[in-house]
Amino acid sequence: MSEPMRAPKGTFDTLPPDSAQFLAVRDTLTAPLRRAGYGYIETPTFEDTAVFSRGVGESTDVVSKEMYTFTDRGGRSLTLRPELTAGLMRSFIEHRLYSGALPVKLWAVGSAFRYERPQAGRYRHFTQVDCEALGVDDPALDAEIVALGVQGFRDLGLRDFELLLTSLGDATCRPQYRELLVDFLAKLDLDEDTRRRAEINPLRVLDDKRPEVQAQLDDAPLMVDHLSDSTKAHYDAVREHLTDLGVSWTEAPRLVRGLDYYTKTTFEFVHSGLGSQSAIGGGGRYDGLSASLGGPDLSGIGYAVGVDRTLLAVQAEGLDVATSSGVQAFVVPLGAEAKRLAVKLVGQLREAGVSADTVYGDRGLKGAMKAADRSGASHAVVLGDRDLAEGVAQLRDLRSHEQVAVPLTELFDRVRATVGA
RNA sequence: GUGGGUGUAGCUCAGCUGGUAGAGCGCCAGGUUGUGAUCCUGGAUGUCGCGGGUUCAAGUCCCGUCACUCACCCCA
Repeated sequence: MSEPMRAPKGTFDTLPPDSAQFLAVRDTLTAPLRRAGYGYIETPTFEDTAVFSRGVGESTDVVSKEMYTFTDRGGRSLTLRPELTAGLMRSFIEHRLYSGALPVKLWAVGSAFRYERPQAGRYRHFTQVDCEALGVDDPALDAEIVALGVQGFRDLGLRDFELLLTSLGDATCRPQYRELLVDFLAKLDLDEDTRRRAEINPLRVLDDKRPEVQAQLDDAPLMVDHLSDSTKAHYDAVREHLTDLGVSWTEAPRLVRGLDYYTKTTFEFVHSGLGSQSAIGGGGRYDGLSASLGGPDLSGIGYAVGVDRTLLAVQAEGLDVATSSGVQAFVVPLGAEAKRLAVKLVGQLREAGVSADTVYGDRGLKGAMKAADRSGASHAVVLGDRDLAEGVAQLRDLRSHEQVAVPLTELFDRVRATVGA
């Protein structure tokens, strides 16, 4: 045997029984969106590289060093999506969805890829639930989006998460603030990397976790103190609506997101049980994204939630979110004739909507009963030669250990009635 | 990209100062040629991550390498 193949670095397989939890988390996170009238959209896993370099922003770490970019056989530069929003916006523009009623409300779920050094909660392949409301700049919509995100976490039963909220301003006030911040940072004692970051995206420096950097930032100017009248009014309105919606939050004036397109309302969901990668979701408003992708000058707001990280949060809180797995009935045949009948019975049960299974391969009665036990079935149907000779089968309750003989002619109906109820 | 930790059975791990590879769980089979959560008995699976070095002898010591993992960075 040669070297066994392994999943690529930074990726992982989700196997039963954990995969049932993954599905439950994914579906619970999307349920509020479906209930709120958002429409499902599916876009390609890869896009022209420009969708991300122009959308997410050339200066971001995501674009400058974390993308899976390749040239296809036709010489096109393509990139595996590092997030979902830019692709949805491209689709929104391409199909002129903006020419209809606004806002256009969309949700999506799927894989995203970033070439990063793996660590707890950070993988090169991950799954995001994405929710976007495009084409209308209304604080009530910001609040709706945030509340939908919160709802998904609440529905899962999560408690140890927090909503961090701030406003990043817009084109009318951020440039002036940026000047202030650049001047402030210039006076600090910073290493070369940080200094470079201060030039490319000064706001990012505020988010640095290193104590020696944070210690110098106490007096740093904050965006929320320099909002224009209109963006301040916008932010105030968002907070009013959130209060009305019963959503609580923590003001996070130094919150910065790694994607260039965010403006005004910006937020992040963090969970305390995850270690270093604590963000389970994040998002905000983006004024310039549509225009930067060649669309009309329209605003949008949305968020992305990490399904894998949320699953880790669910596990960290010890929540049991998976719906019951396994089958309802398990058929145990003894002998060739019984085997044939078992396969037929399982097929009939499944067709009738009863989940059922049987054993495959040569196994003794003991092994088959063990398999029945593990299948999660409440009842086993034992088909033996002796029974068949008498025209009956044994219907066994695996919980109470009670067993009754059932005529073969009534078997299907009896099994269906017994486990179906 | 930078730094720390760890690599022994399917899983969790033990293996003292070098001396012919272990336990528990799980899996399979038998005890019971017709009955699953218990019990008893037996069995299978390891190039001790990989390569090199030191030594009479290396899972154990040294070097390299790869993988995994955690943190910085970044973010879902």
